Amino acid sequence: MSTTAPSPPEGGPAQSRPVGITEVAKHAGVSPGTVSNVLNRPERVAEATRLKVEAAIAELDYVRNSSGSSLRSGRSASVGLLVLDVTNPFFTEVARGVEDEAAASGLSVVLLNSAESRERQRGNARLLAEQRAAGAVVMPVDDDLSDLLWLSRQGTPWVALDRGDVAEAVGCSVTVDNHAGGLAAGRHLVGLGHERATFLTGPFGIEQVRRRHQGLRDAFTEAGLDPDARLRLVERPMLNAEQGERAVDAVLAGGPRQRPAAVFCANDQLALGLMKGLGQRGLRVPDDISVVGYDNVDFADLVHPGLTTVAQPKYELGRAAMRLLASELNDPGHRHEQLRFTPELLVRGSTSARRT
Amino acid sequence: MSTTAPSPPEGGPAQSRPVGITEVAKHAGVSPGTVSNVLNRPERVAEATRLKVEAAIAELDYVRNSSGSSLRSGRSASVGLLVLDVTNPFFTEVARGVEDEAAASGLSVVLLNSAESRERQRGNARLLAEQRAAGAVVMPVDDDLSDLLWLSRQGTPWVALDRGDVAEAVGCSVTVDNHAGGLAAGRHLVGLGHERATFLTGPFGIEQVRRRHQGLRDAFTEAGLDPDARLRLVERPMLNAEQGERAVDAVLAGGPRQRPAAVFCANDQLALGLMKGLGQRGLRVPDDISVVGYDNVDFADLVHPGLTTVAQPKYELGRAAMRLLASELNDPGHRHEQLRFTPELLVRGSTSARRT
DNA sequence: ACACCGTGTTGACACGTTTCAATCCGAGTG
DNA sequence: CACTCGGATTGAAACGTGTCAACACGGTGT
Repeated sequence: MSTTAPSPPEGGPAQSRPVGITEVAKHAGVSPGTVSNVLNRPERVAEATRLKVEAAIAELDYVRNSSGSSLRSGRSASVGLLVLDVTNPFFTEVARGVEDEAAASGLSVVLLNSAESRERQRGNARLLAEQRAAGAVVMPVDDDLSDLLWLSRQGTPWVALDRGDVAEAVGCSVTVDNHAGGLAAGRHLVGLGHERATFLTGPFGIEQVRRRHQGLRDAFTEAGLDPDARLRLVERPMLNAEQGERAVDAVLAGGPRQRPAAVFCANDQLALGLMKGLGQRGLRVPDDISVVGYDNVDFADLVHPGLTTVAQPKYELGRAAMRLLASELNDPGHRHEQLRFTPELLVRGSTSARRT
Repeated sequence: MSTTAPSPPEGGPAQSRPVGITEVAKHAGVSPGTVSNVLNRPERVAEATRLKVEAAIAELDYVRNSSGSSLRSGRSASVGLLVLDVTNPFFTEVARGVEDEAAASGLSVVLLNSAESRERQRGNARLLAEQRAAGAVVMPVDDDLSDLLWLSRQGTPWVALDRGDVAEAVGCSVTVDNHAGGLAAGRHLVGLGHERATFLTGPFGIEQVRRRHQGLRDAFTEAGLDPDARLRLVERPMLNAEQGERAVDAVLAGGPRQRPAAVFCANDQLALGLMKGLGQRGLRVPDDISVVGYDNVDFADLVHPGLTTVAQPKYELGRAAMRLLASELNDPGHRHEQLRFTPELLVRGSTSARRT
């Protein structure tokens, strides 16, 4: 890394002072109020004057000052997107959905990262309140919603993403049916003849993974297999690839005879890490062990074999959340709504029938 | 996907009207100006009064209104982050760096997605101007900087990320030496005994990939190998995995005898897609073909074999850019600076010596 | 006693916009 | 022609903050 420091003379002359609505009004021979109307309710102003004003705007190169307008109106035109972890590819797809839908409503998106920390979540809530944000799409960091409820009281409504269970009583929410996902994965494995399996998970405190686990259990029960006897649980402190790789010992514990024939992972990253670890041990997927993931991240079908996984409609999740928020902001007769998507099992190469 | 619509009565009573600085002042028995000083320049106010004011703030649950302050001061406390594609994992790491550093300077980050479209870039620039953003970190969509220069003239400075070449004369920039990356990859391949190779790339209009290509060529030249005779170029319309997979025919064109022994991809996604395609053709990496990627996305070491790739310090890139911006905003004696990072080759399993 | 100093504090004003009651105007009606 | 009506426009009053010249005050040196 190196540095050079030639600083050419400033390019353009710094514009003396940005022109405001009043100046435009003067230039067009109308009152400031009319200019405001042209900007916000063009239908209420006569065509002729509208054209005059628009000409003046173009000529003076006027650009609206949103601070002024939010100050006066009490609300800004931006919404917060509070994510758990910017890095996670799951969230980036969601962000794209939120972004697109917000743009369609003329709102801009402020990205805030909780980094899985309640402290940061609190700080970000405060920030949104200070900005008088119109609303927010939030993935709550845990079950303690006090900071977010405070945000609501400050007049900034939010819709919960992926945590509908905990936020149902509060406002809108968008969730994916985690139990159904686990159930689908479990039925798939049972259908392939696997009679015992391991659930590889991150922190069990996370509600989503508990539901996926329950789904898996129910699939076994429904097939007449006792989940307590047939299922094993391996818990790791985080839901990432490194932890998946490190989990390989725990998964294989008990020697070859005890080795599970199938592993359902709470997360694609865990699954991919695990597959890497298995490969290093000389075990083959799916011949020796079947692996199922969750999320369908972009890379899930780039590994060999492709990862069988439970796909979530990430982009649609983001869109739906933002749409709900927009409705809450614009529609006076809005009623809170709980939207629930159903995930879909994608069968690829990482699962196969039990060897006979 | 299903919907339920039970809307419980509103949780908390909507606070009548947010309390302002004047109300705090009244409550503390001081003037509004003093409250403002407590908030912004605490050192200029006597300890006793400061405590009084802070008590009033706490008691009234006052939360600052940033619209008011930006209006008055002419600048807001948020910076834009204009990325090419929110989905790309490269950018998300950068975003994390920008976020962290911005938080340290008390700035909040507005995420805007150009989606590789000049139109959207223009719209986003306009948005930033309207918000009187303090500054921005920008990955320009192409060589036409007119919209961004307009933004500068509006008083919003920006630092260029990954496009220093084109923005050098304009302001600060942070880049990675793409030529050095291509050179390192090329030397690695030559060192393994490969005497011919293919460069698999996205749109050649992108400056970064041209430099990587040139680096590769120079590595061959430097080894006494004529690049024109030894290198082949396969160009695809986008830099993603799907295109990599589809490129496999073009890469293998000419039959087994013409098949390249090594492929250098402009991008990890291309590389991973290509590896998938090669696998489907029954070709083995690295035994039949060596593959090198670029970026070192998180998944690069989860495939089998691990992808040899040129790593960029993504997080640091973001931090550096934001740090430069912060300096430009705070330091009156700021001089524009061009920061250049050097990438690093990570050798994993996808490359091996030429079969003898 | 007086001028002088520095530290704290004050008040009023300006920032750019939206809103809303009031006003204006021209066309239609009796 | 007088009158009404409705659409188009106006003008002034906020919104909450930062700034800055002015001021109060207790202490110091002459």
